[in-house]
Amino acid sequence: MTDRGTATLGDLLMRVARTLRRRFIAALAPWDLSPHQARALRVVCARDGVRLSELAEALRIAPRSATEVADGLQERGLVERAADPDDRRAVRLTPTETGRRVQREVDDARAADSQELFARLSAADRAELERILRQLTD
Amino acid sequence: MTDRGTATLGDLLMRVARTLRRRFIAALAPWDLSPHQARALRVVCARDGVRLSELAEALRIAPRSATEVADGLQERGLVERAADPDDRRAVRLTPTETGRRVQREVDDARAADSQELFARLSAADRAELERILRQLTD
DNA sequence: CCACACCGTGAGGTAACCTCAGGAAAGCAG
DNA sequence: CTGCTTTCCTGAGGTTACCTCACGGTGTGG
Repeated sequence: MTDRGTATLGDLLMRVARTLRRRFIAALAPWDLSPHQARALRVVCARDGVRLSELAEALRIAPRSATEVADGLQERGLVERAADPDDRRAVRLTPTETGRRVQREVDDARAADSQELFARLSAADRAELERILRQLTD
Repeated sequence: MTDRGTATLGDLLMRVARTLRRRFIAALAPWDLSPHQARALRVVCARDGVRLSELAEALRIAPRSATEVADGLQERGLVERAADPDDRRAVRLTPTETGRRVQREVDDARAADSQELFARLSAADRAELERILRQLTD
């Protein structure tokens, strides 16, 4: 029998991630945003004036898909498209006032929810978890 | 400013999960299986003769969706549908010979891949991670 | 100045979910 | 036994979040 130890570790992690994702979706419901839109909004707020291609890269999706995410956010009045004067091929995204506010609210709601889930861990375990997970991200 | 500590913890976890998922998909490519199909196959092999409704519950998807997963596995000749003699409404799933073999191979490939990712952690950290994650699953 | 690469997007496709409706079977009350 | 209700699976049809391919507008190196 092969060692299943690490496979189980992966399973465990995926399982927790799944829970997290579900909770995230629920927490996001009041704003009618998908997790991906929330992530995108966050990127746009963080890097004001991102190109669509940069957004795609940040979200690790195909450029074409970034167009759709941007469409969604624009429809909801959270971001605006603007032509880049220096490169007229490019489209730059900036958050609207509403966009910034929503981003803040979502961030808070998310933090609260996340806190609720991770609350069952001791402070020491939380720190430990963070330290370990950080080793797994490049 | 609100406490973003736990939100970041969630982010971190999701990020690692994403990496894991990508690697999983890549590792599964030789068998032309999606992660979900692999999971389903595993369930069918573990609990021989599961009902579709039980499979749905195990995968945490709607019963209707279990039908589709079963379709996919059956098309590939990995599982078989059989009528339950005791309850003729029910459909029971059993793995074929190929199904069992593929399940074993996939499991091995997955363990190898998972091991590769988690190899950068010390044995102590792996144990620690498992202990902590286990607290987060009910 | 021109071939070539890059930018965003229309068109069209896929996978994995969902809800709703319905037939067949089981369980139960009277 | 006769209905009523529930459970099991699945057909039909929708949504979401991705994808590739092709294209027209734009910058750039030789």
